[in-house]
Amino acid sequence: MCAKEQNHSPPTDPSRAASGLGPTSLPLYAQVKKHLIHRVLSGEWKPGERLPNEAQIAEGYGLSLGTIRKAIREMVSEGLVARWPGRGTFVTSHGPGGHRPFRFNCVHRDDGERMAGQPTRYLDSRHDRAGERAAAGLATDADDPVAVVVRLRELEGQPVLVETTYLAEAHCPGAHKLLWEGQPNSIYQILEQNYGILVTRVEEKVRARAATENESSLLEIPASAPVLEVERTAFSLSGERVEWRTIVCDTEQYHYLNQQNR
Amino acid sequence: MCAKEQNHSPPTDPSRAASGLGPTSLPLYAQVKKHLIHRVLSGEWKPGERLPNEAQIAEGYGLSLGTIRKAIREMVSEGLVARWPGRGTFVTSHGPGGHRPFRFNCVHRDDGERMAGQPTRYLDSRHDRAGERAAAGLATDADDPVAVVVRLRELEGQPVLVETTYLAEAHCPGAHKLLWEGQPNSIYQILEQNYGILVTRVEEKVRARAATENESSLLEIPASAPVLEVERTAFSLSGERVEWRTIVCDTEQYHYLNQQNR
DNA sequence: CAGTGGTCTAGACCACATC
DNA sequence: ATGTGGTCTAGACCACTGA
Repeated sequence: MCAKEQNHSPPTDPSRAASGLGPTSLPLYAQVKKHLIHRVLSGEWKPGERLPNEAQIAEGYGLSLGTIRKAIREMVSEGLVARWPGRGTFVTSHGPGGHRPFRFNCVHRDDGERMAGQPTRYLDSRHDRAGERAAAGLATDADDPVAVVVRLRELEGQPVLVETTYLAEAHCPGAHKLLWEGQPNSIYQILEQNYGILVTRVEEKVRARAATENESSLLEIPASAPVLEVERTAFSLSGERVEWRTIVCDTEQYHYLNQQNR
Repeated sequence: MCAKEQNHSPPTDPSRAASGLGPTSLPLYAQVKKHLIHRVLSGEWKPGERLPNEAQIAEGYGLSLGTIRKAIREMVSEGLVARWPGRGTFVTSHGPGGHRPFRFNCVHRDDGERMAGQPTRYLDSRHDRAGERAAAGLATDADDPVAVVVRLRELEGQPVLVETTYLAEAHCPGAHKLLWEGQPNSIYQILEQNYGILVTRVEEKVRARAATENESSLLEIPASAPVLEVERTAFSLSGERVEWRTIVCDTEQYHYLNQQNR
């Protein structure tokens, strides 16, 4: 007789431990993972906060430790939580105290220095319609309202990146004003703290093209010089397209770094 | 009394199961992984071949199943082996029957089609000195001998990529001749089959620059048009820099795709 | 010191692939 | 039918963290 009244039971296939059913259903650890993600999304544990320890979670679900460990291990590998032996398991945050801030920034200076956390100059932050490209990236309509934010990122006084970010108003109402007022270094931190949106995955398409007039003046490079353009679509934990941004970069002294081992 | 005579014991900390020692040493699963990698490198199981099943490996090391599973799981996540339930565990291969061939190719057509396995036209394959850039990528000397291979990759009759590959003679003697004669689609397959080198990790630096005269004529684009240049360093399983290549691409209809969730 | 996650064991049953 | 990896359990001990 264990205390099992206020359990958080997995969403599907609730009975199983004793009965031999559940042939077509997900493995238990996957159900637990799904449910834990749901609990993170619901705000039960906010970014930066600690989850209960494994034993407590295991008891809560009436499952074995190993099963819970496997669920959490997958969440770790997906960057959703981070764990430290002796301390606990924490919801990932893009915020100041967060684990691996700016982890999606691939632009590096040729000496290896990464573009992360450097000062950011806000050039514009307005309300607008999405337009064709952003609409395609966000999988919405070209006439849908978005916040458009244009920023210049600098390293040691030199302009390096022009970032133009589109945030769907549907997900982040009023973001253009919030961003203009706060001028934060990390947009994802704002999405976390003000809208409860966790960015956990991005998809980037990289191309080469000639710089526009505006870009060449901002980046202090010759007119029509070749620049790298990164189109990033950011996905929230629940899989929605939350942000589309273009990153334009002169690659005379910088490059886009990608390391693969899978 | 178990049969433990002809065991493959882990390289360090050989006694442990019964004695309580081994405080500063690697976890057992890490030792097993290291040793299994050593056995793959030694050619005990060649690319495409099947490893013994978990129980046999576990018995061989005198360890528990779970420990071996964890070791192999890490090897899977590093792309070194692949496993299928009911079939077994196989050493990864870039060859024709291999698991995820061309998995390092990030260039996609804008409609999503990936550059993988398409016909390749060999333009040159010669013996030469490395030169400064390749030497930096291979971490050797500019005067060291290399095989230089220049290839044009096409999709549906249209030229898409110019690939220039540098292979250190020290690792792959005579490669330029071998490649010219075989003109294979995948260089990594040749490295596997002829030199026993497994490419398991690559590092790519992406830049934008103007096309050279030669490139613009090969790719049938205007002179000095902006092109994407990918510099790839390929690492062998043992961590050596085996190949350095540049991939030059017109990104009018193609892009370099990178998906991240960590 | 108590609490955390990390490692490891020795079993059990299952779905799946192959013959 | 046999063999494979995948899941799951119920314990044990360890190293590390923080108060």
